[in-house]
Amino acid sequence: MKNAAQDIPGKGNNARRAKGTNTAWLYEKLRRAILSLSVQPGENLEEKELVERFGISRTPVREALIRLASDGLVVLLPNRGARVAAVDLSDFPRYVEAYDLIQRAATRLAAVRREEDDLVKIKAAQGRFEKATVKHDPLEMTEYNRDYHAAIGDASRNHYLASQYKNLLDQGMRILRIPFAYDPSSDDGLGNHLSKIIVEHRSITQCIENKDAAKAERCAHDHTKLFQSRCLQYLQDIGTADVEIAR
Amino acid sequence: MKNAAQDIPGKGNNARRAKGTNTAWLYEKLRRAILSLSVQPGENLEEKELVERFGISRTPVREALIRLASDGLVVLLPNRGARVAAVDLSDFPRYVEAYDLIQRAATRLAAVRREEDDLVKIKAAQGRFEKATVKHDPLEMTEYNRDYHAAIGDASRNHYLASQYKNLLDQGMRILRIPFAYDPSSDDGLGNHLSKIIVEHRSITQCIENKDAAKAERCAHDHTKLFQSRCLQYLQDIGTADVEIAR
DNA sequence: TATGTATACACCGTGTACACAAAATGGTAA
DNA sequence: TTACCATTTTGTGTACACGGTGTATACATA
Repeated sequence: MKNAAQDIPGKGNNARRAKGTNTAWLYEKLRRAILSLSVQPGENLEEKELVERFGISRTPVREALIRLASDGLVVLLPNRGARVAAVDLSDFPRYVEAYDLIQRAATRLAAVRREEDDLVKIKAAQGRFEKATVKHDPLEMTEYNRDYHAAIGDASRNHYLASQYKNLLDQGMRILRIPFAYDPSSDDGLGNHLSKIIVEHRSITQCIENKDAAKAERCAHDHTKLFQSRCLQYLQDIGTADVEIAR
Repeated sequence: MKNAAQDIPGKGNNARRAKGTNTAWLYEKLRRAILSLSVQPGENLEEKELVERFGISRTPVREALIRLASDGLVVLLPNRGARVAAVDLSDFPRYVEAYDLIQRAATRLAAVRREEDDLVKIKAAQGRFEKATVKHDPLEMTEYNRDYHAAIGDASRNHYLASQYKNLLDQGMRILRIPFAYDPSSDDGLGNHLSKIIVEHRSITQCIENKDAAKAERCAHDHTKLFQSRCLQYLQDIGTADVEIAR
């Protein structure tokens, strides 16, 4: 309970950064640490420890924590500091419900409104994801999968939708590592699963390129179902359907 | 350009508040001021002025501004302070697009999952809204309309959806005042419009009470269209379709 | 001489660090 | 268990430094 942020990489660049960049810098650093699960859900984040670890003062630390709290990645307890938001698998069904809704809408609209440069970005992220699957790196897979769908969100050219989509993608990154890291010994191994994801990504990209809105939405929905079933399979296999990850 | 926050009510209670409440207090105060348009979109918010007006130090002021920025109500410019987010009517169509999506989903799910206490809250907000229409108070109407729909969001029992819905409702409050305050001399006066809203609210509530999901979604969609057409009518009448409200 | 443009400087507001105050925590003793 | 105190940690106030902006002055040009 006291070893907060033990695994967050140190400041890396010890040099003092330009004025006005400290808060944003720490925000990014902590955000990545949380989303990559290198700090555990529920872990305590003490201001003093963050100050010492990153060599900046308490003001930017507090401000970064407030921004993370607005994203739902951190919970602030009055007079009792901050902790990394817990991953509550009991509302996983509700998460999927919301995610499916937004993903279908965003993907459909991307097919309607995408421009050439949207397509370039989508394909670039798709390529990075596929490379990560070859390396079997769960962290990169999760990250580039997120980037791929975020690029589709941008292509919808509706920033209200896109920002909600990105928010859900972020919230989900910590769950997404399950299907990306879990290798069941059962019939349907990890490699098989990753192939399915790649095939579906290619289909979705193709629909967007062809401006086939209806099919894009169907593919997006199928993609959600694949994610959902994979997670449920994992939960079934480990036999504890209603625990939280890490406390 | 220098009279930032001229219209925000003073600190009201001059007594020093308990430790840990200042940021939240100022956040609420500024949020209401922004949503009620008593500070204009685009207006500059200087830390020094807020400090003097509200009698608290810069730290909680800065922290409140960061929270408001996360809600999209304030824009932070690096090294150049904060200003109230502009209301850009040029992406009104995109706003309605996202709003319709979420409202339909939330209202449908509320019809599926509502419990007795949800219904009580929904009806209470509905009643307050109707009372506000009698008084013809645009501020209260906007506020209670928001509360009514937020209660439906809670009844959907999906907190991802509910928080996104509330966020959109907030963003929209500054636009919503148009249909609530604008009284066209044309065929369809304000009173008539308000009656329509009340009728639609009652329909929606009835659908939720009856657990008629399909009809609830249809009514929610109709409700969005009413809002949309009213705003477009206003923009048409004033004859300037692509300006921002107050710079 | 009048006007337009570039540069230096002072002012002002924000970003950061730090000090103090209040609240919570943990431990000890009654 | 309860009350109390010491320690720790957060919330707030404030000083200082850096960066941006506006203004004044010098220079170039017509």
